[in-house]
Amino acid sequence: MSKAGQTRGRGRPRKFDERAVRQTIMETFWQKGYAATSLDDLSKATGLVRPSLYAAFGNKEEMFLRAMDDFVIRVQGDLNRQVPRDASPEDALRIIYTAMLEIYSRAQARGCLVFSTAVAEAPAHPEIRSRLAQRLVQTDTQFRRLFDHIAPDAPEGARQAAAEMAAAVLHSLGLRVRAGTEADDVHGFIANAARSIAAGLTP
Amino acid sequence: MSKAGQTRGRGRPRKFDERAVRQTIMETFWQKGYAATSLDDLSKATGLVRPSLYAAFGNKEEMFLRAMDDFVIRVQGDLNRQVPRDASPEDALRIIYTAMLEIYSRAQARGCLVFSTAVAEAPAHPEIRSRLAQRLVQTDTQFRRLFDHIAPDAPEGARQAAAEMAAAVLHSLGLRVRAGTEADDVHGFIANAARSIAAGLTP
DNA sequence: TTTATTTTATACCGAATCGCATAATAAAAG
DNA sequence: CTTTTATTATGCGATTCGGTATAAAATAAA
Repeated sequence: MSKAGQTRGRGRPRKFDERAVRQTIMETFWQKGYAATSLDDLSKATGLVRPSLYAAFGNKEEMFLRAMDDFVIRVQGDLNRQVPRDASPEDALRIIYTAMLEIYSRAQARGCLVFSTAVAEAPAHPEIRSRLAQRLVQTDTQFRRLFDHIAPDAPEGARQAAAEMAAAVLHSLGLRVRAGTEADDVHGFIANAARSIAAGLTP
Repeated sequence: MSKAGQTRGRGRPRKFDERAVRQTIMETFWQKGYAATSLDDLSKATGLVRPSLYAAFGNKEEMFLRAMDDFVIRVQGDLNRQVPRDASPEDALRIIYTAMLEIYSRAQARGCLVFSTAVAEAPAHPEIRSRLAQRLVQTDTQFRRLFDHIAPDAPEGARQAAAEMAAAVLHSLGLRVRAGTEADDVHGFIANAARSIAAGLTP
């Protein structure tokens, strides 16, 4: 606890940047999914030898759970940077979906790590399933708060329904991107969805 | 080609019912996903020894592609049996979603084999990715045809947008079920979605 | 019966799997 | 320097992976 922050520790110093390695682990899982990613894949991708990975991040499942967290943090960061506080519902949704499309489409169109790879492991891995479920309610809640803020005159039921629909569109967006849907079709989907959901808030 | 149909073939007769084995293969993949399912898992589940599986259904990827087809066929069968030709948009959607929820929730809440397990393999397996993409456009198209039929007075853009939204809700439904979302919450989601989408068709 | 054909069963292949035990290495603390 | 602590490197170990070669078994056709 001395000096606070960059505690250099006592033993041999690490040769790697933990943040960069976590990023690489996340990207690898994002691309191949949990089950199809081997520790050797992670070792090759990060340059760390397997025991180092294990010592620093625990076993495969713990690495994946961390990757889910890192993915969410990165998405939230990108979103907070782009979404204005005072847009119309339709504009806000279009901005959010466009930002998410940009993330989902990066490097090989991997879609969403949480909604499109973690979901496959849900039945066999309770921890992953629980994190996924938690993320689903968070997404609903975040859209609900957004609509509470920018469409406060809409009835409560309409705001809740719109929030769930907005989340559903996000789930579908990740799926469509990972399936390789044409960019034009995806943009059309986004535009239609933003308009439809916004219409339900301001009739 | 003699007698048509039950050609008994020439060599040693099979000990297994091909349809039942395909069903079991599909259920196993549905539960564990593609990558996490081993040929030994399939062998144990079906009672067939590995070389028999290989001779009858090809390699692992071919088995999974067949499972995707079998899953879709089963879903379409269940839906065609339940969806009336002359319901209102809201009723039709509620019936469809309720039927899909029943399928998705069967045996351990596995959600959708296509949208929730195949999607994870999309980047690494072009054939799976292509089948997934094909399934996505089919779903959009089927909802579009439904709305063309039961809401012919809605503008074309509204019917198309509603179809894409209806598909998105289906994607989200599978996700939520596989994540273990409470039954009451899922029912609320279905009711809200059916009402919202229908509202966009009859303003 | 003999031959042809198909399915089953056994056993094996090399490669890959996750995880860890052990030892060498590098720095700080005493 | 010596001791402590932490990280890296090597390598194994038991298992599992997808796939197949080979032989035994079971039936139809000739």
